[in-house]
Amino acid sequence: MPKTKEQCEEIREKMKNKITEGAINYFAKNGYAGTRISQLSKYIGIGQGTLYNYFSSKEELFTEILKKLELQNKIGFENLAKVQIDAASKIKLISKSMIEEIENKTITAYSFVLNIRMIEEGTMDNTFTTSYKDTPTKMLRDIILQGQREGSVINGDDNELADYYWSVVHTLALMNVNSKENKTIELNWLNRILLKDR
Amino acid sequence: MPKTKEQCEEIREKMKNKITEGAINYFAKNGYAGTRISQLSKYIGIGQGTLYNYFSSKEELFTEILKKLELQNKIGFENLAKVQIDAASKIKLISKSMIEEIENKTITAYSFVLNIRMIEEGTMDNTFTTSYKDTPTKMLRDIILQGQREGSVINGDDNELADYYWSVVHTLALMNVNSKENKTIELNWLNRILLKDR
Amino acid sequence: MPKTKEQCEEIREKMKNKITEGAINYFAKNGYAGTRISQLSKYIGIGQGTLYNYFSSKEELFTEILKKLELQNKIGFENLAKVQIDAASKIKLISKSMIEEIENKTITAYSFVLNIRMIEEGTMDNTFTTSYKDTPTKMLRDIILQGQREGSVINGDDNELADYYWSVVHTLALMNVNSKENKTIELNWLNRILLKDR
Amino acid sequence: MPKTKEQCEEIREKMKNKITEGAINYFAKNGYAGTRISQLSKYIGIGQGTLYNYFSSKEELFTEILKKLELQNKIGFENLAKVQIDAASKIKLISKSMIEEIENKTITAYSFVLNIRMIEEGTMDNTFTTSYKDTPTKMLRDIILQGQREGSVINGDDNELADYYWSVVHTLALMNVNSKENKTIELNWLNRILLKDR
DNA sequence: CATGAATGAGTATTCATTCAT
DNA sequence: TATGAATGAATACTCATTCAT
Repeated sequence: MPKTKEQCEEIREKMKNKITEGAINYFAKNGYAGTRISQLSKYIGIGQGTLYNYFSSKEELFTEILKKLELQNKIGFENLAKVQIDAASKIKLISKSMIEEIENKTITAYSFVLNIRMIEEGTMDNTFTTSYKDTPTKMLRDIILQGQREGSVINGDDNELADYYWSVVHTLALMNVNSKENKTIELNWLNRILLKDR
Repeated sequence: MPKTKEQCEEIREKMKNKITEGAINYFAKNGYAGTRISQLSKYIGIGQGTLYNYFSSKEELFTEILKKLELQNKIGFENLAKVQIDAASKIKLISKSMIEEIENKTITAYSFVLNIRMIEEGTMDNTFTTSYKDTPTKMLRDIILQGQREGSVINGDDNELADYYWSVVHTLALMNVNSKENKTIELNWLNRILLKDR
Repeated sequence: MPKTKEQCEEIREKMKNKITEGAINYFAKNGYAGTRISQLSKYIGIGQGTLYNYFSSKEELFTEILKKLELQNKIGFENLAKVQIDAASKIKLISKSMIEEIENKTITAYSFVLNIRMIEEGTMDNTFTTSYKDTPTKMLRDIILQGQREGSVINGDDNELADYYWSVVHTLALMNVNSKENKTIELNWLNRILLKDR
Repeated sequence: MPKTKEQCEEIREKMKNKITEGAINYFAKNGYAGTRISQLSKYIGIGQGTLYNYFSSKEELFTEILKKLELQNKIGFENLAKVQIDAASKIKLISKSMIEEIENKTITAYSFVLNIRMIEEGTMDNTFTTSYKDTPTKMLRDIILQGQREGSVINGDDNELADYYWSVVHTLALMNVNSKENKTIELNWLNRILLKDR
């Protein structure tokens, strides 16, 4: 009895997710150049060939991952942007959320690390890198401007400040995700990147 | 006219430096796994074989580079440690110096980037990584403790704060060294990582 | 309503034929080494697994095809051998029939192409190749000898002449079967391979 | 002491020829799909990597070979075209030359076989196939027309006759090059493809 | 010493075959 | 029985290292 089309679709979808999630972790840990397909597939728990049933090459897999992460980020941040509170609270909310992601080594944390890697691996066309950073940066810029009006955020170009903040978050992710110890990051430190004391 | 031993030594030394400097840049840009010996030697402007007259393997070259950078760092910071001024001034001095290095994309800036890469590429035995970070971190810890006594530095574990500060410096290096635009980093932002407002 | 044994047999037989016929075309077009099971099964319009319900391996499928074609050829030619007419007429009959097969791209035409491929792909044990060529060659040899006695066929070793004739037929098949344009082959040209002018 | 540029060029030229010649034989024997790079390089007597220092892929190697053969053919035939003799003599000259090539299994003979393979392997863009056949076919067409005026060549479309003649030559090459026995091909048989008896 | 061509162990990718549904 | 997803052995290709010149 042949499998129905729906069953096949479902199986494929499931496997694709399994691969993507495993690959995000693995790439984040080892980088693009440092990732061996043989190791990656063992890590995911599938045969090497299986991987190629879903992605035509190592590079395509990597690219798809970045696309997926970008999408996730977009969705996560759009919700936050709508809330109607003062900038300082928003920043505290974001920082808290970021630290949680990092400490729990969620997929978002891995995505930060991957993002750093993208900056480094200049070879790959970084269309995704930039677009990837777009949503969070834009959103944060607006909050920074709001905060500067409200007097809670330090002076400086909103764009550069936003970049700076995200850089720090990304690095924190990098430092934690790849180390075995679980460093605690003090929420206050991260807040102070943007917020004035008191 | 056979060359004297000294001349030979000098020539060797010169070539070795040429290789090392080129390799620092290249490794910083491409990481260890992402660096191909063929590309690297072309980048330096020598034959592949030549490289192996000076270093017995890719890994040895990398290791030597890290040693060299560590040494440089040690020397730079030891001098600073002896100065007899208040912690806030020391921190401002360090921050200023770091930003200069980064903006001028000096070898030190590259060393920061390389250091991040070391953290990522967990494969390599990180004896050097840790020892490399040692001197600056230790020195900064002392300054932080001094600053906390003096009331100029924010509260928190000295070790973690030092780590945090260096993380940010490293990130700034990463963001600048590998990008074509020359972002200006505001000195004040970096100081605020450790120093209280006012 | 369970199917009767006969019905089952019939269904199996039908599917087996479907596979064999498709495979003859596909192998003729792409050769043994150039044929991918995945492509072949898509071409036939079945699942990959289905193929393995009928043939235990790619090689077995290929072998079965050769057997089948040999059989067909044998039958076709045995009838011709019995007819009681002069050699020239027989040759003209054969040539006409061959050209028809080729121009209509029948299964026999494909079998010619497959046969050429067999000669090329020296890897496979050629028990079948030789036995496959046997019947037509033997039959033609007899006709050639008859024709040489009758004065209608050119001089030369009967074996080699027969080989030569079949070679030409095979090539004509190759040239036509795999090209989109439909070249007309002049009957006279083929006859002249063996027959003297007038 | 570095090698001079000329030495390098020479070495590379030599090796490229070695590879190309070996590959022509091997591809002719085994076809494109049937050729394993590992086997081919062993057959040539070089490392696998060496091959990739000269050709970027299996396909490029194959393509380059076809180009090379086309060139050779062009040169060989252009000379013949200029001779001022009757068509029958020209055809006899060509046939004699072809049979010699085939019996001695020269590179030209292999090129015929490769050409057949090209026709078969329809996947590959056959720009070369057609251009490859061009020169000989054109030249022969002129001779055929001349011969038909002179009354020595059989009737029929010059283009199709030329194609037919080359088909037979190609087949003869195929039959001989890949078999161990050295079949003798009677010159007369080949001449009769085009020439009337007497 | 400097070079870059040659090498083969290692890595990415393909494909005949298996197997759960 | 039919299916196509999963597999890993086989294959194409890469790259650190060697070595003749």
